[in-house]
Amino acid sequence: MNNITIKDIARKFKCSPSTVSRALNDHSNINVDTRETIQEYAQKMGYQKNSISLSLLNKSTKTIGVLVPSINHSHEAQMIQGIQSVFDSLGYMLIFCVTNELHSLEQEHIKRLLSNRVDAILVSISQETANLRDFSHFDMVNKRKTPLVFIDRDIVENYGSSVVIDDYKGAYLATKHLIEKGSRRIAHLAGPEGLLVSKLRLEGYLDCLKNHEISPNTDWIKHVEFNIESAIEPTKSWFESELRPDAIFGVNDYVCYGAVNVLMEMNIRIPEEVSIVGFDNCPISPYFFPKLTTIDRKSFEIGRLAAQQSLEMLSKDDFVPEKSILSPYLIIRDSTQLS
Amino acid sequence: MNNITIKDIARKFKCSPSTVSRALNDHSNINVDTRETIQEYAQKMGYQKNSISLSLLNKSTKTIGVLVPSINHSHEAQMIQGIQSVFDSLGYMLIFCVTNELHSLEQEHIKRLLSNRVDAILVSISQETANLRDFSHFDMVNKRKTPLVFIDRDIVENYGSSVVIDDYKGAYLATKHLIEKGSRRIAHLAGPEGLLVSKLRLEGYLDCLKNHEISPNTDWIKHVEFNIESAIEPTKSWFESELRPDAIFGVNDYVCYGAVNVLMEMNIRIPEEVSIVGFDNCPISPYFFPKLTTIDRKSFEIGRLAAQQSLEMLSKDDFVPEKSILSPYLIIRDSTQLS
DNA sequence: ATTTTTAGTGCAAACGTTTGAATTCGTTTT
DNA sequence: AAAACGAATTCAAACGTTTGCACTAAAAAT
Repeated sequence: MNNITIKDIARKFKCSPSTVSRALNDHSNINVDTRETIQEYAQKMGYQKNSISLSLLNKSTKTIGVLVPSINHSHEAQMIQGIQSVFDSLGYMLIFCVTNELHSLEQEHIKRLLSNRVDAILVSISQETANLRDFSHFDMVNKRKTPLVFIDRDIVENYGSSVVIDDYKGAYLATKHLIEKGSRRIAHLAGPEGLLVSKLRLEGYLDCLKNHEISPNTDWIKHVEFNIESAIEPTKSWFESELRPDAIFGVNDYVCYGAVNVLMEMNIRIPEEVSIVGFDNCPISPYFFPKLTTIDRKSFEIGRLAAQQSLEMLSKDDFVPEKSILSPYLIIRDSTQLS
Repeated sequence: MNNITIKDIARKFKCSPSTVSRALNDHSNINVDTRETIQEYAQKMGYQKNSISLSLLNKSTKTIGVLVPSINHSHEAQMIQGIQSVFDSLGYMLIFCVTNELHSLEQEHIKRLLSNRVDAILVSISQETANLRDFSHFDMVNKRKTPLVFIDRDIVENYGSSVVIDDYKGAYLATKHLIEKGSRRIAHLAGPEGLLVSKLRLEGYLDCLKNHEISPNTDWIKHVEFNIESAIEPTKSWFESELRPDAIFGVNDYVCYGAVNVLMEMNIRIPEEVSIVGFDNCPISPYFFPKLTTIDRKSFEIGRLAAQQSLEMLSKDDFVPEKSILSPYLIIRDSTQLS
């Protein structure tokens, strides 16, 4: 790297680095000629200020750490866009880490982010972390007083602020819609065990059944991963048995895609024989066949709010963690209603 | 931020910072007791080395800049995973920027990345940059001798290495497959004008037609964006006119999803009346209805190779830019063949 | 008893930049 | 002519860490 520095420029003009610094930053007490000569030369030589040295000096790196379990889901992509929308214009850069749902990687990345002195950390915790309930790495973040915002997947303990969707309500809405459409044998492709998200959506589903005096069938609740493939087996087993469900509520749109594939293969009509509701409102869902009824999760909005929350924490040196819970809404499409 | 530093520890034990540094880094000439006491204390106080100061000292930040036009497409997500797979284990962090296909944002982000002294930059250029053909921001990168790798979207000029899929070949394969399946009136939902990707896929399509003595119909070539929505209108107009195409080759899977929606609405059967081939092999395509025949783009592999290429450039102080072109392959599914 | 070795530690410079305080020098005021 | 001012610049310290070299003191070799 042959980087030209302020010192180089100072040497060239036989002046002190401070003069150069002031010239480049349009400071007040600087001779106009000096300023212009230096700025011109800096421009010509492609001088770029070294933000690293500034970070050291100012104790602020203008970088934000973002930690997510994966980036395969459009919901995550949208969340990241929401985050970017806030930070981009303020000159912050995003350092981006994927944990692959692993606790060890999450720990390691938190460590690195702290070591790199990011100004704040936004994190969607990994499945493993949720299961193990080991949050020691967040202790370190707190010790550093680095603003910490949990996005999308909340944790019960109080390690920082959080911005999440109201999963319980979303699940309730979805289930209620199915009941209103006449379904009584409603199966649930539930999320991975351990995650609060899964638990809340399951509870919303169960409570809604109960409130409508439908007794849940434990056979019709299967925990799966957040992907298409893992929905295949459970769905098959449901529809190969005697008593078939007449509706499926999926923990996200992806598992519904998987379920739909099984049903299509078995020539089971949607929504005539089986209604389906997902969760997330993926960009593809309105173009899937059948167009998927789903719960909109406001992914972009979650990212945006989380970013703003972290900025607020950053501006106050004595912040109180805050929980934001967004209300989801139902989008009705062909998988529950003939158009 | 109340960060404990090496100096703080030194003060505590009435020794010099150098001793602390050596203790923490398991240096050779250090008293065992001293080392252990210091390490213990550092651990207890949650000491985290300040990577910023190290970056300044070593002129290496252990960060990599990644610049992409968007993150909505699964192909981009997979590419990023490929990049991560290489850098994660080496302790590099990814600084992540999205340009929204805008030239100005691309410039701005490149500037910031340079200012932050990233060790290398991987970039998928924005549409606007491709159209304007203004690559001055990459001049700055070259001036700094920062390794630069173009991923996924190549540019003709020689500003750095590149890792791309053989778009021409992919398009040729797709078109050939359609012809072999009996189609003669093959329409093409082409990519945005200006992008090399679009141009190459269009050429592959045209050349394949020519080689099979099919004269192309310019009405059946429409430039669209890389999303579902923009495919709707063109497809509609094709199938509302007298002479309908009997096949569609889409510039990516998304536009095919859009085309499929139009055809379904018009009750046109796939593949009996119209065959469809996409490009990208999105994770959803095997579960779409109809399961989409497509060209696999090796997104993960592209990211992985690009990362490795940048590392290689990093290790040599006098690297020669290198172009890698990966061969895509056809995946046949229901949208061109009855199962 | 003297010299040499060695283990352990400290010193100081370096990385690039900013900034309050000090300094220079020319000009204006008394 | 002396004092005061003001514009332009320089000085020096600071941010946190590493590292070659110098230094001390004790142990080992002569």
